Amino acid sequence: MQTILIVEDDKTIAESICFILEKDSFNCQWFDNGIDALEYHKDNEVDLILLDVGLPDMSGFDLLRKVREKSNIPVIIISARDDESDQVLGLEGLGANAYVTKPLSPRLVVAHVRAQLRTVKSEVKSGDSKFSINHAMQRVVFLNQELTLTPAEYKILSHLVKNPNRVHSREYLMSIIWDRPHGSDIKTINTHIKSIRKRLHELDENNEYIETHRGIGYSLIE
Amino acid sequence: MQTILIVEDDKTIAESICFILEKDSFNCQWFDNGIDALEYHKDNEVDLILLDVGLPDMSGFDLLRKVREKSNIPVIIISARDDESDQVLGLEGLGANAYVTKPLSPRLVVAHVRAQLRTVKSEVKSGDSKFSINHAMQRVVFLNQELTLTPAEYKILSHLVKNPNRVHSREYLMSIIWDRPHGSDIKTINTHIKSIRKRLHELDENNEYIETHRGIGYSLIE
DNA sequence: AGTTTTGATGAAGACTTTATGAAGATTCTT
DNA sequence: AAGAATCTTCATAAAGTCTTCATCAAAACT
Repeated sequence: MQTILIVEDDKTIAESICFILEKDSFNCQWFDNGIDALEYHKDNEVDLILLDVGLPDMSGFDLLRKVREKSNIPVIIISARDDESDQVLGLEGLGANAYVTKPLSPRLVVAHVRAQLRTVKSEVKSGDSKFSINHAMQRVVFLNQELTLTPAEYKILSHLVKNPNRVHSREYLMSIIWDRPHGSDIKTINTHIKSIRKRLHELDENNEYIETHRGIGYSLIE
Repeated sequence: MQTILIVEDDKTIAESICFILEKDSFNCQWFDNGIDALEYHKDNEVDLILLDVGLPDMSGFDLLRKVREKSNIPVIIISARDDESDQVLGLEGLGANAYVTKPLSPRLVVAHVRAQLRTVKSEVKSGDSKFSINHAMQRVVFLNQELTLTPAEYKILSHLVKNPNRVHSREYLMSIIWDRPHGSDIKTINTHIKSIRKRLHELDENNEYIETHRGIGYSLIE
């Protein structure tokens, strides 16, 4: 059964959405704040997040940013505001998958949920990779062994593992390490890559999984 | 390069969306009616459809239904009506992937397009040409093999591939290599072309894809 | 045909980008 | 506050790339 995490401070809305979702045989986890939701997401398997961006404790965008640090699951933003720049930020900047504005009916929300899950299901699964991610432990598993990584290394490598076979610019990889703009030297990334490569070499002498793309950045080859 | 099919009878809207999409290096095909769009989709590789449901000849929903008979590509519905039951029908009943309502800015549309395509694998093969561009890896694919190119070579060859069968002056090709004016010898381009040809010859001994146009520049023959 | 112009080629050197190791700065823990 | 771990910066080495140059080949022109 698929689990939907719903983050919504309006109890009435949350309950009616959950009601419909559960009738549709989804498992529905409701949280009225971002902190608890984030906690739950860390330790449990979640298939989709329904996220109200008008939360009291923590802006929904911040939550989304935190979630995106380690996961690519579909996120649907629910917003009371029809503000376009918010939509662009959510979709483009933070990687939400859809954006719906209130007022909305539970039925419509469920339609969006199913639409999103449909695309994810049709996505090609990369099964034979030598890498996998141990989400709960914040570790990357390489050749069935858990790599011990520093936080920055984990953020970079897990992102590369989740998006293999494509080049990621140094700028982008930097943005993954920090939540907010940080005036550091872009070459810092070289050093992180160096130490990641070193750790991989400890487990597999002759590997060259991380490829350098001169003038651009790095990619992970499967 | 990914192709976006846009079905929209308002020329102004269509043009501004295409403009932004093409700047984002998407290939954009615009049709002002469903019949032609369907025809194009039948015979060509399309990566995403932007569909206005207020078309004159044929309801957008009908078009979507026809497309869904044989394809699962992402479809984003654009609608003037904020009618919820339409949304549910589009998303749930017919399998659209997202639903945006007018008024909308091109920028927002592009954000939705990218959000949808993010989940889909980026590599696209163009049917009849021996070349295609792997944008994610900054590589040109030639006869199903990825060419390893230097940055300058990639810039030149990918431009030639995107605009085949036309002559590109040396001056123009130079301007592609550098962001800003650069006082280099125009003959430098000859050397780059030479090394590109050499790489192509490694994969296909008797090819002459890049043609010299004396006194002007070069072109790529399909 | 001979001359001139333009492009091809291979190789050398200048230049740019990345790798590396180590030191200093910062953050986190205890 | 001390110690450990981590992150960033720096200097230098190494690798890769770009441009130029000299020479040869091909095409155009007289």
